[in-house]
Amino acid sequence: MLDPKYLRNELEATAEKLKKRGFSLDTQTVAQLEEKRKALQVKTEQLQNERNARSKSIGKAKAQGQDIEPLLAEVSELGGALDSAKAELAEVMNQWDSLVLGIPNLPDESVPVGENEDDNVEIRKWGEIPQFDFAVKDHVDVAEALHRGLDFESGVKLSGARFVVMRGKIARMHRALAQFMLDLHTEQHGYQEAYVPYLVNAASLYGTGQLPKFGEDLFHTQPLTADGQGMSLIPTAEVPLTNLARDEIFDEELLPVKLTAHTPCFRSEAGSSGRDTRGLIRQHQFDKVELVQLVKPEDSMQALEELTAHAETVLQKLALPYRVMSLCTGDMGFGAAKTYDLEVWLPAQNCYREISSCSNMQDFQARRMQARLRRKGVKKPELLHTLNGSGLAVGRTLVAILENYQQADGSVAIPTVLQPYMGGETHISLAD
RNA sequence: GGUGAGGUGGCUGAGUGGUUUAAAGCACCGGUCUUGAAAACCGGCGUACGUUAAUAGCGUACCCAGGGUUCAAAUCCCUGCCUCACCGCCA
Repeated sequence: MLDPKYLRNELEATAEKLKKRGFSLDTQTVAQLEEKRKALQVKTEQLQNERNARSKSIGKAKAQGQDIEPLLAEVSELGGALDSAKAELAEVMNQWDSLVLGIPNLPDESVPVGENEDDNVEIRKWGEIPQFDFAVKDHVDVAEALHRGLDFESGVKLSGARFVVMRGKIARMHRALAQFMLDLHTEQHGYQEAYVPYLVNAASLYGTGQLPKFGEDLFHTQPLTADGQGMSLIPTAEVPLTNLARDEIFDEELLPVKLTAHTPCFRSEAGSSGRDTRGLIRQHQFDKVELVQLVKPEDSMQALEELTAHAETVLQKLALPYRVMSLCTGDMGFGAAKTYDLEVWLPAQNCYREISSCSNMQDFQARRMQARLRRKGVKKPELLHTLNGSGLAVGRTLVAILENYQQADGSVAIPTVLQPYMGGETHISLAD
């Protein structure tokens, strides 16, 4: 959520910035709504004030044994006016809330302006693209040959399209990857490991911005009711991890808070039917190791660089070639002020594919969540900044290894750093 | 799932319809005193929103949440959530 004060006072400037990301703000509606809001709120609070004062005087009069009948009638009338003013105000506030909650974050100055993913800017590249002297297979075929390590048919049987069953060494490598990532981030990057719920309430989803706009991307356990009783499967651990800060005030010396968690993620993939139907790239359920940071506002841009580097380290240790893209204004997610995507090289697709997305949300989520910090000697708490990134998507990392580490004989080499997690073995071979 | 007891400020805890602002204590901050500290004493001490140049004043709201009754609700009524204890079931 944007700062309502900033929105009001800098309406045109806000609209200009939002235009960069392809969002057109109806400034006239905003201005009109705001004018109504102001008049109604002032009026309502005045009436309230008057009623409180008079009710109090009734109490006094009664205590002194005076006749209160005429006073009662007067205040009763006032109550009617107050009720209707309240109702009007509530209506306007509802409109305002649904408008403001639907406005995306403002892009940072450093974000390249563009319309879609074609306008994203490559920041750097790492690693050598492997050359193969045999016909490369994609990860589906590689795993199929290895004792049906990826069993999509069973996934369909058990659940439906976009579900998979992993078996044997492939399943173990999937597990090993998550362990490796968690160990790296906790032991070397200073993150605290967390185990979190996979089902969250509506308030959490509002906090990180999935609601009210993107409910259809989620799996819900029951219809979401207005009072927020229904629970939903998390689309990313960003939701539970970041919401740990909801309604909290952190002393400044406690920041930054750095959290990581390995969780499954559930996405309905509404609107992406037909895309990436083959293989592990786009599943309804996938595992991810998530990185979240809560930082002081002045530190968040530097923190984004660091968090991105933490995710990159995973790829580097696995020796997987990748590039870092700065997402353009038109391609960024709803709450992000700036986003770097990491894209890993997939030989079979002969291109780079997203494997991590690292974003600085600035105070966008913090404002929705009332996640704040208190500085030494300053009375008023201020909103902190939140960041999150994948470190990394486990399924897609598995894809990258199967494809980049495939051998002519059909086996797959195990990256050195993963070998301790796989009983010291060096290959997954056909003989296994 | 059953029965019972509860949810009040950072913490403890009083408060069953009005009588100045939710009593009091602890913690915390500032001051007096002191060589310094402690103690004692004095004062301060929530959050959000609005108004505003203002993190100054003033106003409104908030005693788990949402409704209701009333001129007036922490207090009465309804619904939900959560916590604790015991019982049942269970990985």
